[in-house]
Amino acid sequence: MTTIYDIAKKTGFSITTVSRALNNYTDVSPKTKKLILEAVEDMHYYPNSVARTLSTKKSWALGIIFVEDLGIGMKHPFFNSVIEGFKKSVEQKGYDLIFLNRYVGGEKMTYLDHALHRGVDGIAVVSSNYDDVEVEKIIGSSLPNVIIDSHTSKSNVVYSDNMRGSELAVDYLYSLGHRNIAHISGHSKTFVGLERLRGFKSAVEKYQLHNSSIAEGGLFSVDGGYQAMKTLLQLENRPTAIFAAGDNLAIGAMKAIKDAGLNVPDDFSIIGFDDIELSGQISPSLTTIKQDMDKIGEQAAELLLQQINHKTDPTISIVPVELIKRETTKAIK
Amino acid sequence: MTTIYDIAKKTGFSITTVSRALNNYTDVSPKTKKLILEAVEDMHYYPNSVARTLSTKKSWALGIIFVEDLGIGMKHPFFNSVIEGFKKSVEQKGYDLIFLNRYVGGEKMTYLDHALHRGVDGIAVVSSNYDDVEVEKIIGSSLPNVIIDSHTSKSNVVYSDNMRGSELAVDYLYSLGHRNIAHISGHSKTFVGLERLRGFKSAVEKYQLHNSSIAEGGLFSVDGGYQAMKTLLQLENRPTAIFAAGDNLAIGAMKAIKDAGLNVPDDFSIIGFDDIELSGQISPSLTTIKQDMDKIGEQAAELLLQQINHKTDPTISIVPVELIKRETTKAIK
DNA sequence: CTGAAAGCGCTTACAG
DNA sequence: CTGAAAGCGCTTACAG
Repeated sequence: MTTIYDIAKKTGFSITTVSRALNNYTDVSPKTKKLILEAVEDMHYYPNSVARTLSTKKSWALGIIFVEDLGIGMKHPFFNSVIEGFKKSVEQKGYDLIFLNRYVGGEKMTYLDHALHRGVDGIAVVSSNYDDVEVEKIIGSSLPNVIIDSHTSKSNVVYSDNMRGSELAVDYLYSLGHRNIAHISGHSKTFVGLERLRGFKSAVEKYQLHNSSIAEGGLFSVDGGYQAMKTLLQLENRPTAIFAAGDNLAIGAMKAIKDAGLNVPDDFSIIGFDDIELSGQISPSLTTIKQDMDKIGEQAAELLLQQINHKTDPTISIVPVELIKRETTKAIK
Repeated sequence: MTTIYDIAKKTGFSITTVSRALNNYTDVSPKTKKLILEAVEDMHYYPNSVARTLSTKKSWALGIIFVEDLGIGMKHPFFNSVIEGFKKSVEQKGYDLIFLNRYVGGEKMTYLDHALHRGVDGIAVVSSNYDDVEVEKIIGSSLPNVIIDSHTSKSNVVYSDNMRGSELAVDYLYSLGHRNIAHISGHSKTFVGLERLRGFKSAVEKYQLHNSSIAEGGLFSVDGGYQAMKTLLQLENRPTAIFAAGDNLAIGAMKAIKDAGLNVPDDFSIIGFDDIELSGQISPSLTTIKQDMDKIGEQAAELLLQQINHKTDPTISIVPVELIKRETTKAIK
């Protein structure tokens, strides 16, 4: 590895001057700078970021944490898309992304301790879990952070307009003539599950739909939706439409309906929540509330970098959602 | 931030002794060690990994690189699952994962330069691209590395048994009575696309299926499969079965068949390659060649860590595939 | 069993 | 415009 000393030796300047030239200080003569930059090029030198970090206290690395105690897992397309958006945004500003976990060298530490140990400049937390001790610690720390898909007034948060999403779904079903609308809810320990449920209840209230029932769908899995739908199918007063808190739940419900020998959208209209890639590709394609994952990632990046650079106050960013009409919804006579 | 000096001051020992106690050196008296560890606990001290890295030349960080010039993108479920498996394996050994890109602080550098700059201990490259200058540089470097989904004899490589997968697919279709089998191939610039095509050709040769045709499916997208299938549908001598080089391609093909008013599996049997989550959930569910993504990730981790620790010779790890029989395949009379 | 000192590769006051 | 020196927070010969 070539170091700053090699460049100094080759050019005859001190490492101080080399460092200055490299960091675009103005008080280096153009001639000197040119010489140094040429040597840097020749010797294929890149400053060691570890040494730089040690002396500047700035790592140009951001930590990303998945709190997945509930076991939803990072394989869910939502998370990946959000991360992708986040990554793109921060890379542009020169930051690298580092996955933080709870184990370092075989020893268990908290996510926060790990972040501190690694010296990241900030943390993005993806936490579906409503109240988590680990996340509380991060929020309460002085390390800049942003929380995605959960809520707190003490830090930066980014999530979809879940309430509005539920409202859009019920509005649409109502406009199609449905009066008995059921909800397959997300896990009650998740922030988004609760919010979507709350939105559903408020919409149902608005239209005075006293028949509406709710089935617990659990952790946003296909199987959870399947089971919930089986419960709904046994109801005496069956719904004609189902709004599920996630696309996976909706897909599971569709399967249950099919297995019962019934049809979507003839017997049941269905709306999901997410708009994962799959939803447009299945048959019938799924009407759903689209979350703008890229935007969520970008927003998270923006809030986090803002805090890192200007120490702004905690900011809440609620990202708009959109109703995507497809084939699983149908007007009833 | 509390440092090793704080612990030294509090306990009255030198930083040398504190460091020794922390790193489990044997030549520290049990009593001293206990005192120091207590202080560490009390003061909530965690060693600064940046400083440690600077003095030991070991970062306990691994770089991960996506070469996605072709634009397949990291959102493809295959990559995410592989990364997940890789991540789990290396975390257990105390390594963190850091995403490497080509931009650092706004300036463009190669992936290798970035890795060197960051001081990672090794690199995992996910590269569908067959020959890539950047990847060549990494392979040719002295930094330990492993290449996933591409081939070279000069470094560690891990990929599925693509040839065997194609063979399994054709064998099965043949056993169902199909004699006119088409292949929707992956992009000819991708290693896996070429391998699966090669496997297909060899199987077709084995059974002397002179009718078999091939349609280019491009970059493993649903739309690519759709377009390829449209071509196949126009053939005078239509195939009765299609083996697609990816599940997305197969799903696209299914859509094209449906749009043409035809049916799977009645009019066409279809087999994909991947076994992405979606494949089991669509209707009809997709018969496919399952890749063991977790295993690929684990193998990559193992080879990389081996090279880091013992400087082993370049190793090729070919991960077995498996035929998953589902609803898109059917015997013909 | 313990400590003083040098060194890892940078940056940044301070001095000239 | 340039350089000598100190410092970032650790680890590791070397000495005792």
